[in-house]
Amino acid sequence: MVTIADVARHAGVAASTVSYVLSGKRTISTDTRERVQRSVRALGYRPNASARALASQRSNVLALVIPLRTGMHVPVMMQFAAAVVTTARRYDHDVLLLTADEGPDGLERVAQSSLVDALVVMDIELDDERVPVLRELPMPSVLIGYPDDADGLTCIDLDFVAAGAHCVDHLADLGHRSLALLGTPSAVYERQTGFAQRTLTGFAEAAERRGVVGVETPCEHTFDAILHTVRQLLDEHPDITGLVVQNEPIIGPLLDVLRRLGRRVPEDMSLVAICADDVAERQVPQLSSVSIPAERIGDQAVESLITKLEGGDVPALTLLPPALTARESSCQAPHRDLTTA
Amino acid sequence: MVTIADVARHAGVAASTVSYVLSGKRTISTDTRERVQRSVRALGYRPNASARALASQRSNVLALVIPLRTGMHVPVMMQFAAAVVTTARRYDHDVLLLTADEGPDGLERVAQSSLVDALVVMDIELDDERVPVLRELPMPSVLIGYPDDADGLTCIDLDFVAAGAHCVDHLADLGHRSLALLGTPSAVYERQTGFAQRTLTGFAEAAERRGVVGVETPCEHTFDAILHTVRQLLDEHPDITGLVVQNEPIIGPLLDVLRRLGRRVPEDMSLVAICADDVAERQVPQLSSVSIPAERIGDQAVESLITKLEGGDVPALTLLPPALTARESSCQAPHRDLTTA
DNA sequence: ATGGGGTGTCGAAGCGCTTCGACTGGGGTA
DNA sequence: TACCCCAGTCGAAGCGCTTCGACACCCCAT
Repeated sequence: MVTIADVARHAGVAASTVSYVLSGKRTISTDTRERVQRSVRALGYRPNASARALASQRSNVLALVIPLRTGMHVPVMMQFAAAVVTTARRYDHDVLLLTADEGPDGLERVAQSSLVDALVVMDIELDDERVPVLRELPMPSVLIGYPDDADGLTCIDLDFVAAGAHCVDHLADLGHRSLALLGTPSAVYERQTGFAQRTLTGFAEAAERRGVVGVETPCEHTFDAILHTVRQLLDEHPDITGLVVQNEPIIGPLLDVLRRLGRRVPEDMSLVAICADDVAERQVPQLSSVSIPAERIGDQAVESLITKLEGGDVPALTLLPPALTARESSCQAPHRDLTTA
Repeated sequence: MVTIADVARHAGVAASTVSYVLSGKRTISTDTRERVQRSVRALGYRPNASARALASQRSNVLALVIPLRTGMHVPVMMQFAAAVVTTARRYDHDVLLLTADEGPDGLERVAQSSLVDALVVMDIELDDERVPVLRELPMPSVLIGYPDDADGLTCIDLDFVAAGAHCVDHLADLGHRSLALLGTPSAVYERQTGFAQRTLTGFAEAAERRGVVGVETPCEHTFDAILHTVRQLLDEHPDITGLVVQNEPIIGPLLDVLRRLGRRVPEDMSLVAICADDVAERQVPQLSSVSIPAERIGDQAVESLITKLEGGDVPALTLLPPALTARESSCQAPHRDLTTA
C-alpha cells in the first residue's frame, strides 16, 4: 500500500506538501503541484480513509437510516436511497446503510464512534423515539418526514397535507361529491407515520372545505383484503364516485377489484393515486396521480446536510409542493343532479 | 469525546489494558476486567472507529454494490440489502452502500482507501468488467450471481438453470406440451445478465429433455408491451398452455392481459412465476412459483465474506437449490389428446 | 532456597494522515 | 539600503487506537 510518505519521497517534497496539494488548503507553486500530482498518478496513491478521518475528524461518510418494515413502499425508498448515494458522491461522501431496527442505539453507535459525519433518517413517526437522540447528537442530521415536535431539527418532506387536499380538489372540481381515501395498511397509521396521517388530514380538511363527503379507510396488501375493504366501502357509501389511493402495492389489484365489482374507471369511479409516476403510467387506464419526488427529496436531504457540515444554515422544515398530473383515471362525475350547492 | 485514555485513567490502568479488556486478546484478571468495564459504562466510552481502523488495519465495514438500473427488480434487491445489513451487524460490521454506476473505479476507490474490508457485489453480468478488478483487489469479495469465468472468485446465487428447468418439469408433469418463457426486458438479456440467461438455458434444456415445445420472449414493463407480447406469442403459438414468468413487475398486468384475451388461469393457461413468495401469494389466483430466497443469499454472502476475512475457506460457487411451490395458477393441461409419447 | 514458567499489566512504537507554527527567500516599500 | 511581508515549503506534533515486547510477580517443582 502506497502512503503519502512514498509520494513525498518520489516527488522530492515533504509529506505535508503532498497533503496541501491534495487538499488545496495552502498555496503551492505550480511547479511543485504538478510534480506531486505526477507522483500521485505514477504510484497510484489513494489516501487511507481511516488515517484521514482520524487526523481531520471527518470521515466523509453519511449514515442513511432506512425502514424495513411492513407497509413501507419499497421502490420509493430505493429511489430515495439511490438519490442519497448519488448526491453524496457528488460531494465526495460515502453512505453507510443502517436499518431502522437498530433503533436509537444504532444512531448513537455510528455517531459517537465517529463512523459518520452526519445522518439522514427516513420514515419519521409523529412521536419518534429517535428524535431526542438526534437532538443530542454532536453532528448534523436531516429527517425525511417530520415529527410533531420538530424543534431544532432539519426536516424535509413532500407536503402530504397539500397532497391529500389536491386530490380532493381535483375530484371536487370534476363534480364528485362523495369521496373515499383508500390508505396504507392500518399498521402504518398505528405507528403514527407522518405521511399517512397528514394525507388523511389534508383529505379531510379539503373535503370539509369543499363541502363533499370524505370517508377514509386503511387497506392491507392482500387481494382479499382489498376486495373486502372496497366492497364494504361501496356498500356503506354507494354514492362514492371518487377514490384517492395512497398505497402503491394495491393499485394493480384495486383496478381488478373495481372491475369485478362492476365499476368502470373512470366512467363510474374516478381514481387519483399518490404514487411514483412510473407506477401511475404503467396502469390501464393510466392513473391521475400526485407523484412522490423521491429523488428530489434525497438530493435535497444530502444538500442540506452538506450545508450544515460546512457550517451553513438551512431551513428547519422544507415541504416540497405536490404536483397532480391528470391522466385517464379521473373524469367528470356521472351527473345525478346538477345543483352546485 | 471520551477516549481510551480517559477510561484508563478512570479505572487506574494503562490504555493498553483497556484495549485488551475490550478485545479479549489477552487474559485480564477478573478484578481488572470488571473495573474497566465499569469505567467504560460510567463514561459512556465508544472506541473511535477511525483510530481503531488505522491501528488495526480493519475498518469493520463491508461494501455492498447495488444495481440501480432498468429492469432490475427492486423489492428483491431491497430484501437482499436488508439481509446483508442485518447479517453484517451480527458480525459487528457495518455496510457501505455503493451504486453500480460508479463502476470498477468505485470498487477500487473504497478498497484501496481501506474504507472497507471486503465487498459484496450484486447483479454480475456474464462478462462483467468489475470481475478482473475484484480479482486484483487486496481484499475478499463475494459476488451475487456469477460470470462466465468465475476463477478465483466466490460466487453465490440461486440456481437459475435449475429454476428454469423446475418450471418446465412442473408444467410438463401436468401434461402441458407447449410452453413459453416470458422473461425480463430485453435490456437485461442484452446486458448478459447471468440470472436471465441461465433461466433461459434451464428452460430450453428441460423443454428439450421433456420433449415439449418451449419458446422464449423478453417482455417490457408497460401494459401495452405486455399485451402486445402476449398477443403475438399466442397468435404464433396458439397451442401454448403453460407460461413461465420471470419478470416480477409484469405479473399483475399479465393476469389482466390473459383475462382480456379470454384465457382463464389456470383452466386455459397454467402459470408459473419466478418471484418472491409474497408476490405470488398476493395474486388472484395465487401463483405457483419458484421463490427467490433473497434473504438467504444475503445472509450467505456475508457469512462467506466474514469467513474469508478470518482466513477461512469457502466454496468458490454456492448455488442454492430452487424450490417450486405449487399454488392455484397451474393445473392439469386441458386434454386434447392422450398420447404420452 | 533457587529456578522456571505462567499470568497479568505496562510502556512505547507505530498506523497514515492533517495542520500548526516556523523558516526561507524574493519582491516591494520606505 | 534596510525592512517587511507574503508565498511556498518543511518538520513535528498529534488524532485515538492496537499490539509487541518487556517486566513483575507468584506459584510450583526441584
